[in-house]
Amino acid sequence: MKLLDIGEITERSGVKPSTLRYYEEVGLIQSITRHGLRRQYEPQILTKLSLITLAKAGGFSLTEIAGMFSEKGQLQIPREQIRERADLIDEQIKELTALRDILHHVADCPAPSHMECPSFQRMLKASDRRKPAKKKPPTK
Amino acid sequence: MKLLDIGEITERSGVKPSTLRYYEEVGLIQSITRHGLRRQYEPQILTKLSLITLAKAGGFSLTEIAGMFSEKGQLQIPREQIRERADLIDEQIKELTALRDILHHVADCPAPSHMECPSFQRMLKASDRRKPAKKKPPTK
DNA sequence: ATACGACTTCAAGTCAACTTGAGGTCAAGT
DNA sequence: ACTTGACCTCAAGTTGACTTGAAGTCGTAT
Repeated sequence: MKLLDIGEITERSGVKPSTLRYYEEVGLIQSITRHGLRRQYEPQILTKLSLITLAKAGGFSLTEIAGMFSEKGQLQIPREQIRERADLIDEQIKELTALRDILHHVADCPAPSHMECPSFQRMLKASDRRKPAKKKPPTK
Repeated sequence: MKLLDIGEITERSGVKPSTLRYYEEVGLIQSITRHGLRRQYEPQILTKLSLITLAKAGGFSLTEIAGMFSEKGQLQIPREQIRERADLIDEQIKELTALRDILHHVADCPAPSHMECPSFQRMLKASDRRKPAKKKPPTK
């Protein structure tokens, strides 16, 4: 199976050499051998990089992403964790959807002051329900 | 109209005092006055903080968020920009959806090696179409 | 044989977004 | 009058994810 050198990986994945080296340094990917000094990669690394890029776009940290791969480089997460992550992403999708809807509203609503527009307020409130606990009970 | 002091803002918004001070430092929010040393805020700041929190969750930088507010603290973005932002968010939602679907697949597909599973590959390819341009045309 | 260009290492730098710590101030309760 | 607790300032530190720069090494084309 033919190997690809770092330049080719960069070209085909859009990930810079410096970034690839950094990913290797932190143990996220490995180069399989060297040609002279040049790192050589197995073609599968491209799949892995797609996955990494995608997960980053989803707001996962490199550490979290690293945790999604087993030693052999396979995706290997206990099912339970996968569900958790999927739920997290759903959460995020909802937030983004709320934000988008708010923007649309702002674009279309001719009210001079959105801050006081009731439907604007309503949308914001709806997005607030995932907040840290408030301490004050309605005491008194 | 009664003012809220920083502790109350923290309690009701979930945003830490240090963060509020930081936001003020970078010009994202303002405290309206002081009670002794204590910052006092107008209640509307809570709406603004909701919006900030939401936008942050949407991956916007503080600088970008600051750009969404006019001097008076109102949301004020040219319609064209709003559409752009909304499209950006849609983009992100698509990415997240792809990621979630991949995770679901991984959770359900009993194949030993996802990396080679064709439907896994297909999903990844689908998420790749937003990549930087490749230089190599099929020359030769 | 040599020059070229694409890589290499390693340390240091950068950026955003906060957080922490030391030392200080203030108003309200006892 | 004094203590307390919640705030204050300001500088420095932290984290994550890279990037940059200087100095060096190779394989390949000429």
